[in-house]
Amino acid sequence: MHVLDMLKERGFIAQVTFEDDLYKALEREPMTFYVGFDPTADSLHVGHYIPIMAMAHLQRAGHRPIALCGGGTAMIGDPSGKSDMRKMMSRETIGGNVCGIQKQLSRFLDFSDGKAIMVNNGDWLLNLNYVDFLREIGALFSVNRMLTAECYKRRMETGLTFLEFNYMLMQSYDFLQLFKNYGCRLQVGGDDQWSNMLSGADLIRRKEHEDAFALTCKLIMTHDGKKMGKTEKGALWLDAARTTPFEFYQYWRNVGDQDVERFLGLLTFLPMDEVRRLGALPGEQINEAKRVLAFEVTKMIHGEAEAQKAADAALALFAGGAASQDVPTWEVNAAMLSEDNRLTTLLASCGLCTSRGDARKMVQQGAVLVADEKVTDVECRIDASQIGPDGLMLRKGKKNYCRLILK
RNA sequence: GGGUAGGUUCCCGAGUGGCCAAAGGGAGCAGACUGUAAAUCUGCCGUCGCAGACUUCGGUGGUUCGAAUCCACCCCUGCCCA
Repeated sequence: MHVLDMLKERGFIAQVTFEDDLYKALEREPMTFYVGFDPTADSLHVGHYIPIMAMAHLQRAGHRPIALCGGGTAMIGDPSGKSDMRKMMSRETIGGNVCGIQKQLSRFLDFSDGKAIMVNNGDWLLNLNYVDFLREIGALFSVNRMLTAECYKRRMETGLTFLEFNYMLMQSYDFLQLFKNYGCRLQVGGDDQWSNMLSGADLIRRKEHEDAFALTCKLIMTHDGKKMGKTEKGALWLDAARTTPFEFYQYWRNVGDQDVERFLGLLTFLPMDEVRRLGALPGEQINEAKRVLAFEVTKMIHGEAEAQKAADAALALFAGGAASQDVPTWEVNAAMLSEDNRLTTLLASCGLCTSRGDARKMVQQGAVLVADEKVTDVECRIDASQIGPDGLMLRKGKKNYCRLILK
């Protein structure tokens, strides 16, 4: 099966340039392609994961990925899809973020024997000479045409600085550099990057008179068009220190019925027959598909052992009710309890609630359970004797647990 | 640089001297119903909290018993003109 057909079947592809030519080019020989990642934080999040999966599929098909970290473009800030200008990041922050992201990327692709390449566009962008750049690259861009690009449309109303306006040139120049240095002919990215990617492919065609292609992946959305990957704590990160494997697992375990099949295709390597079978499970059985999705994705990001732990913890908490060892814990000692043993205080300090006030409200709303008993008394106190050898399970709502341990 | 419209709590967006911690919507959290789903209904939703207290409405000063609301200056943004 052709890689493009496979990517299509799994639901990756949003837009492609010169589709027929790209088909042939990919058949002819291994192609070098690249995906750019903006170091806006020191960790990747789920949004980045779709292009990463696309990269992995292409690599398995024998093509060579370049993972580009935007250490240079981050100095500008991509205006695509944003309604306001981003906060400018310091050079140090960007540098740190590049390190963090490169470390994560190295886990998802096979970098052995030059099968994949990691680059940072800061290496060539940061020392560009302004006038040289304008003459060599700027002359090939039509402002009139740029302004009609979808990614600038909204900004035409809310404002766009010259700094950000240049982002497209920077990204196009990246593509050109990678073409020259590595023979890279294809750029893959999120659909919000379409304009930037088109102009890069165009630049190569005009300057080098060679074929270059762009392929965008659908952005990860729920079926009703909402953005994915947001949790109460912010984005769903791929870094275990920011989003624990358990939280990560739970996120996928809880996706809507209508999204399961699509996510299985996009986020796992399961054969499509299996994906379709799971997605078609009727009624309550669809939960089986969600378990598979959650396990597979967690495994990919955090490893099989962590995925298993998360799955076990979830099973224990939701199905059996038995206290799991893998739930977050909070240690208290006798001295702390003698000082203040109010339940609201404990809820706030263990992180289940944001403050005592919040804890009071939660108790009042009937959201708090202590050892599976609903607590309605705001003044409830916890005695050391209630905390057994396995601790005392505190629960807020259906899905938030914390095991209190006496030390 | 000139003219003009604006800058309100996570977002959108009302509010134009006291009734404003600030309408409404969205997001989020929680309850009911469920299948750890969706939809629906209900509650919460500045901070801390028993009461109540404290800090917000671009910034700084001012008028006033009292300002998000009035005045001055400044900063920022859109639009039109150069």
